[in-house]
Amino acid sequence: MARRGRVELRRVEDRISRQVRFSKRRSGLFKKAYELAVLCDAEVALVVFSPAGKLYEFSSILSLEKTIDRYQKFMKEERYFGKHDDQKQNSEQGFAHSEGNSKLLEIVERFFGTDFDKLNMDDLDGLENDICHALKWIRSRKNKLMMDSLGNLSSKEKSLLEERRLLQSAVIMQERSDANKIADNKAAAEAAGTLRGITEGHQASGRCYRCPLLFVVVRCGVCTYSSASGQFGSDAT
Amino acid sequence: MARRGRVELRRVEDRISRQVRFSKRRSGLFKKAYELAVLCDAEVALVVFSPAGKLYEFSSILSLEKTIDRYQKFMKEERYFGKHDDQKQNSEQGFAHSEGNSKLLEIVERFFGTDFDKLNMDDLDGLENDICHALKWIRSRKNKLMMDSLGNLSSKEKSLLEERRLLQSAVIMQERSDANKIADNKAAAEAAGTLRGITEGHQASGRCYRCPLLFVVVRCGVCTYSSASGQFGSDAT
DNA sequence: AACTATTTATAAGA
DNA sequence: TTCTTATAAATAGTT
Repeated sequence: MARRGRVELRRVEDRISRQVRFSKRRSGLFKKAYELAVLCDAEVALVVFSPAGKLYEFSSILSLEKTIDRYQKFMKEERYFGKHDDQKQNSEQGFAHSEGNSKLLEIVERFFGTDFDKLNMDDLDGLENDICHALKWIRSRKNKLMMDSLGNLSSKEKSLLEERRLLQSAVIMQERSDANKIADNKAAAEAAGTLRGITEGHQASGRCYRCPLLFVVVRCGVCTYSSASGQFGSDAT
Repeated sequence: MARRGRVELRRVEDRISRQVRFSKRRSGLFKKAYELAVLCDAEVALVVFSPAGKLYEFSSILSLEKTIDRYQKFMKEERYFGKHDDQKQNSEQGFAHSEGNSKLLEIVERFFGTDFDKLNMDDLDGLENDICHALKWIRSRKNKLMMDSLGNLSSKEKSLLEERRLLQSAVIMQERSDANKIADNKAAAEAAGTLRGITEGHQASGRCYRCPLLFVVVRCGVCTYSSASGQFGSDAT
């Protein structure tokens, strides 16, 4: 007939339960917003989209748009004067972006609702898999964006010229490596067989611990090249 | 020492008391907003101006502006099509990520509050960086777990051996297999040093696109071995 | 900022 | 959805 413990701060998985909670907590939140506005004479604007995409809004003044305008004007000035209230951003937004640490780790940590230290092997395997997928996706997406940017260079402003130059050199390098890739493919097959031409900083070998095959890995210490996908990547094994 | 009655819903006249209340209730409101977003998977944007004109904001996604945009788009459509058409919203939001995509992409997408397709180069660069960090972290964590369970296994093995000795059973076989293990290790080390015996399924080569060095990668299609770390990993570049 | 007597919010069940 | 109720959470007034 009542709750049995403190509420865990993570996404409610059951759809019905989530809907009910949303309904209850939404009304609670709106009530609190109203009270803050009345008691403390504050200007409050609150916009909530339900997971189903339904809009709920609250404004302590006649028009929510007015508060939005005020907000945007405020932000523009803040940018102009270079003001930054870090305390506000970090502690109240709840999504602290500590420079040194990875945002992603925080996000996923919140998703799992626990410290990374407590994840088990299965969690980690799944995560590694997801992350590899994401990395592939991001890199192909970056590549497409680079190409698109090249296509639009003629219409870009002076301030983008430097960026254009960088993109062009990046693309040239990419094309060169693509050409090399094709040219090297045959040689590669041979090299794989004979392992000739290994330069300093490119070596390693061992025995596969999952299958009975011998194998050899030689890498440059900076990059990894996968023959299966034909793509380069940063060396992050 | 405590409140003596229910709170009257009207402006607090005392300036100091009002400031204190504002501070307390504001943090309470922001906490509730955050909880609603996390628990119920809602998109929440909250803007508060204190009576002194100071801005406080909360957004469940990266940019509050994104939620404002969504709000304004919603209002524009509402003016055209009438109020609160749930079906319209569903198709608009369209959780486009079907089975093929990873959980991670959905998480980060929710965090950014937009489709990946709309992320710009900076977003993608940051994300790639984060993801590389995360990958490194996950792999070192996996390695530690493996080492730990190895340690566990070996201590279990020890106690089993002790039991066997007490039972006066096949100690000799165990010792022989231990001896074999050691012998295999030496053989493997030799093979690694000479790079002999590459079998089918272990090949690839190319040129580093970031540095002028030649490099060769040979892998078994199942595993990756890094000479730098001396560690095995799954083959997922 | 910390404390605590109370009020208020709300999770789960009906 | 709405009501009930046990319990968690927020907070007004105080130190």
